[in-house]
Amino acid sequence: MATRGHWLVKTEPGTYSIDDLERDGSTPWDGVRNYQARNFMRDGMKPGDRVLVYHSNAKPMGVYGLARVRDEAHPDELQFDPSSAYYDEDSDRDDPRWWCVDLEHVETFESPVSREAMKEEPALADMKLLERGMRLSVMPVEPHEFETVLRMARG
DNA sequence: GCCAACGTTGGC
DNA sequence: GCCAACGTTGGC
Repeated sequence: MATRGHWLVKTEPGTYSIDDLERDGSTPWDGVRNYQARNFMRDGMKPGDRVLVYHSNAKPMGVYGLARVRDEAHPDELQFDPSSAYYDEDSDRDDPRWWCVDLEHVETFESPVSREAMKEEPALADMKLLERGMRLSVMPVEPHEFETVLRMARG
């Protein structure tokens, strides 16, 4: 049995928040238009993998909850929708450029684990999310970092 | 509001 | 193929 992956996704709560995910139950994590992030979703994420949900441009910034990967990656439908901001006229139905997974809500934390608190936590000193200039919106998380964030969320 | 860090685009 | 210009992300 392969070890499950651990991930983090960023979202701007004004666009789509953990509360939206809780309301929806699950959602395609679409609109991601970065090849590295796409590759993590398409090639890295497996059903059952757990995902930290991070709010950027929020007060406070931080991890607000937990989700789970529901399926293997599938083509992001928005790339075929001319009315979408994520429409990609160069993408071909037979060879789609953009892929996403569906994420399922697991838990909304009672109080978020703030970026500030994470930066003060020695166990998270090497966490990619906290690196300066890190813009990637889908990234792997080390298992011990993942568990540290969960422990912080649960006090 | 500012700006550093990147990714993408397009001229050459 | 190089690289300058531009646009976006996202922390501060």
